Amino acid sequence: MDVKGRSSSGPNMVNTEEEDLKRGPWTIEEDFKLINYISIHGKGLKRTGKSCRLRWLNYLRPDVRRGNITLEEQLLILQLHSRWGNRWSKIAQYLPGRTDNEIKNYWRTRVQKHAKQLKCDVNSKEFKDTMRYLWMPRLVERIQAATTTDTASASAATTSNASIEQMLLPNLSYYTPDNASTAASSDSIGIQVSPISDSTDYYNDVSANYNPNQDYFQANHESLISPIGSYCNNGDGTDFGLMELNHHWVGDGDGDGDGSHNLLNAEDFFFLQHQFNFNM
DNA sequence: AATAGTATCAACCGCGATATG
DNA sequence: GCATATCGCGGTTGATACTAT
Repeated sequence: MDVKGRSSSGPNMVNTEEEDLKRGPWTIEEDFKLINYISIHGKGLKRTGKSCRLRWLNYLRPDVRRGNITLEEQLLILQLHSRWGNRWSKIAQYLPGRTDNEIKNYWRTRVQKHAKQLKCDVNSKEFKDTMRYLWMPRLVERIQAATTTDTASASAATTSNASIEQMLLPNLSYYTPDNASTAASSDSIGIQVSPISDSTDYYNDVSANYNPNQDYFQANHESLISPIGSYCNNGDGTDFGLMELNHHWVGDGDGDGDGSHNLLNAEDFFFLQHQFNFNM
């Protein structure tokens, strides 16, 4: 819900995701209810309404999803952030059960961490290119691989590069908070698995100096890796491809081997390392 | 086993937008 | 039109867990 654009469903009513909230003056009946509640339960928690609300929204709500951010969710976050920037609540609308806080934390602790390790600013063109042309396609490959493995016996032949979009779009249509009639609106999204830049990209809008040359990445096969080798060199003779092999680049640290915490798993790492060396 | 360093995430804070009297 | 209350957002902080030495 966008509070700035609150819609009313009746007099003094505010439409929220879960319910209609009443606003305006308190009635005598409501006063009695409150008095009765306090007399039974006491003043209770000594928490502000704001704190209670936050606790409910971020933790107690029955539909809050917990656990690792999945590959599909990671891809969505990267996609949506590239379009909308730090509009966490808007991004969260497309990840059911995930809170804006959780997505924000994911971005800060995982994505920004990687940018830092690459000696890149998370808002730099270099890092965005790395995400767009490298990590996101790799995430798609991993999602595809996982899906292919899961469904190998049933539908191995149905999964191809061309079907990735189809694989994800049904999910997105579910994720989309707006109904189908708004699918073509400016707020609706279609997952973009192509490494080709989105012309409506948020960053293109806000970065006056960013004049993307999309043909560069299309025409130059090696350019898929070029952003890494050319941009994210930390300048001291080592490059990201050679760094942190025994640290958090490989494995997700939770011991389950799913790599769910990291943008790059071991496979990605050696892929990048190979490509980087190839381009040296 | 103890300590230091790092990662994670829930909670807090301040702000702007909006509703209401 | 103004003052006040409320809401929700995004940035930041602090407690805790985890890992390395």
